[in-house]
Amino acid sequence: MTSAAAPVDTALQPASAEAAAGLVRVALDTPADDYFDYLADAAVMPGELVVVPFGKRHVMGVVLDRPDNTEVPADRLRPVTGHLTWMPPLNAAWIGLARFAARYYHRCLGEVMLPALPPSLRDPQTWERLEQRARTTQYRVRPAQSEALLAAAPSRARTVRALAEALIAAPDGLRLAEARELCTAAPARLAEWEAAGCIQSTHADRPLLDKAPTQVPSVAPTLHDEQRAAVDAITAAEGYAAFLLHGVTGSGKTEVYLHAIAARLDEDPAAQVLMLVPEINLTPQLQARIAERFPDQPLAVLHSGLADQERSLQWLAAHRGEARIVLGTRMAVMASVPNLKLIVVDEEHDTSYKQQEGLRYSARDLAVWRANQLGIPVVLGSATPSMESWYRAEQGAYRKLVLRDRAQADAALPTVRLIDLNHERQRQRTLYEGLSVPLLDAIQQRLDRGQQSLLFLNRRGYAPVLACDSCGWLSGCPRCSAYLVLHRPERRLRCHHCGLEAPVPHHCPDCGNVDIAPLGRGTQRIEEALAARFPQARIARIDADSTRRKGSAQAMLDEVHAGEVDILVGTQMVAKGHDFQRVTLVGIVHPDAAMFSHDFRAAEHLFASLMQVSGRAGRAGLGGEVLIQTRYPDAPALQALVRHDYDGFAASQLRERRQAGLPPYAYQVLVTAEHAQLERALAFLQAARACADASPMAAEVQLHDPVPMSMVRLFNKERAQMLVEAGSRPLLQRFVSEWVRTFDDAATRVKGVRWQLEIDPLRI
DNA sequence: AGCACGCCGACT
DNA sequence: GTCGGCGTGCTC
Repeated sequence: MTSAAAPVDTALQPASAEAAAGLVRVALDTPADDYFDYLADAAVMPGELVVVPFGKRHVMGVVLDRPDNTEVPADRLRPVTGHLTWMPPLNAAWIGLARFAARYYHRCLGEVMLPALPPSLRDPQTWERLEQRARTTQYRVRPAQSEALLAAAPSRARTVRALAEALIAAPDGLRLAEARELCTAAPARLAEWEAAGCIQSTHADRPLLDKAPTQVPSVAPTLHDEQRAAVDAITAAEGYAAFLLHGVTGSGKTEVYLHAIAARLDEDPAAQVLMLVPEINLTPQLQARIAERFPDQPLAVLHSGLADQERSLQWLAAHRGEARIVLGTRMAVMASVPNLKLIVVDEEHDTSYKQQEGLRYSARDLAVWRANQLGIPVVLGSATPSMESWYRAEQGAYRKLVLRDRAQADAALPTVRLIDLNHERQRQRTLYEGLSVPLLDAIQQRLDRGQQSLLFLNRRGYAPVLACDSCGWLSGCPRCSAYLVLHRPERRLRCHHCGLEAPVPHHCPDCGNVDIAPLGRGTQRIEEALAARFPQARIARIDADSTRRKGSAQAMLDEVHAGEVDILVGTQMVAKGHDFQRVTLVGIVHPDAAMFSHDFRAAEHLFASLMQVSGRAGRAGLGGEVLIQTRYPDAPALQALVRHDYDGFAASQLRERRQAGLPPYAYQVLVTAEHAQLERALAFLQAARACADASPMAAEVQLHDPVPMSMVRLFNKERAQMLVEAGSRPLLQRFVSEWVRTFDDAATRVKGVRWQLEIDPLRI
């Protein structure tokens, strides 16, 4: 959003107030209201982008409607000052999607719509630059108008004259960029001459997507029976249908997606499909695979890693219908895809589908709503579906498609074994830097065989905390209720929550003792330990620290694939999507932290992440083994993992959830409040709660007590939360809609508190 | 959310 | 005597 002076340029057609045939209703990015009414001429249509005066500023908005009348007094109506004319309007379905999201997440319409647009469209100052990339405009002299044109271009204005002469000399016309080179005032002059009838302009959309280099498609892998059945079911769907594709890693879910996509694209020459993936890192390889499979189908990619202009062009390609396949991260769920005929959500259980700031939407849930709205199929795929989706499938709301076998005939599921650390201790076998004898032996075995090992530890840095032996000091973050993590190679302490950095102290800041030591282990320390233990091994560490430089992640992965690495140590980053053919051992160093979490989804998330990383083992026919070190070998998630029993685990989780009245059997809204003082945040929530108690619906929802958040202090703010639950989603929605309106009262009584609503919170 | 207006403390 | 703190109120 810019606050520039009324931008009027060639890209903007000035809307004249006199021609004010009527009113437009415009959504703006403000929490003040859903829409604001303005005056505009008849050319301004619903779904178009406009610039309007708003208070002292000029802001961009989306036209929702052309109302016949308004409540706003005539003397307060102001005219639209700019209008983007060259882009097709956003269609009613897209506006409907935004309306739904706004209502469901309790935000104003413009707060949903405008952030969903790509950066260069959101800022009118970049409209012209974008137009130049997106279209060609040719200006040419109208027949028998050369004299009139020269008369309009006095010879004393040299550049203007040169422009006129160039127009006359170029029978095929002049592009805007060429015109600008001759005369900086070209846009204004050209508009003037066109209005006078001397010249005419023609516009054409420029293709936005590079044609993928035609590659020889690799042999079309034949589908096994279960894959075939899944593809057939999706292809046969008419109208809305939601599928839950449940298949272990390596069972060939991607092949199912690609075949279903191919079928959709074949049956309708204008059809578009949308495929969502959880993370940016996963797009390049999938992009390559799609480009190879569909060499003739334009593919647009949407994620936050793209530069502004590029992202806008990719978005436009989807919006214009040029892109037939749209691949992206969660933000892509809000893309305008007018001929959308199929949506795929890969790894639907992944928590990155939930936006954690701003509008806290779930891309997966919006994808399902969007499919329903458009009457098209949606495929949710996962090896470990979320309890929400699994439950819906059990209920029959989603249709379950199962892939039991691994696609590669010789790739069996890996053997999963638990290493009971209690038992190891009883046998008086001490750990070597957190690594047990059986795990070290297994690694040695792989080294002997020339195979690869992957060690998974979801904790980056060297050690999670630095401690003083004599006084008990711990390296706490001054701004957060968290410890500063030791990063030894960089010789820094870092807070993983607020980003604070500090040098490593030489002695205890409290008592001066020089014996301060790292406590616990992160990936850096494991890497170091392995290097000491296996000096001949080639070791690589892949985590957010080692891959900070652009492209370094891919470079390291390439080394692994090329067999130049013997032992790979990594965090969650290595768990997803990578098909490491030579990895035959996966070691899970320390899954136990998750066992103490108070989050009711902790077990579900642990199971999913261990299942995912386990799936990295034995993808080729070499056999695979997963070793999990634990002090809690009886934990249900670990036991289920040993048996490869997602179904049983899910059933037991759902039983517990039902008994406890938790999602998916209940619906939740979390209110969070922050203030420098915890009491203030809690007081706000108490006040909000008092408002709620007055509501006639209060009896049907359950309001929990306001409590400090589990990480109470973040970035010098104290945080508190209050959970609201109900057995029915519509009921909870209605209650919250009414309730939030009273929040302003509560907010004014407890001033300085910032609060937020989180619908369907993932972590509590 | 921005951005104004408006009324009380420490500085040229 | 002003610069500037952020409380309050409005944006079609």
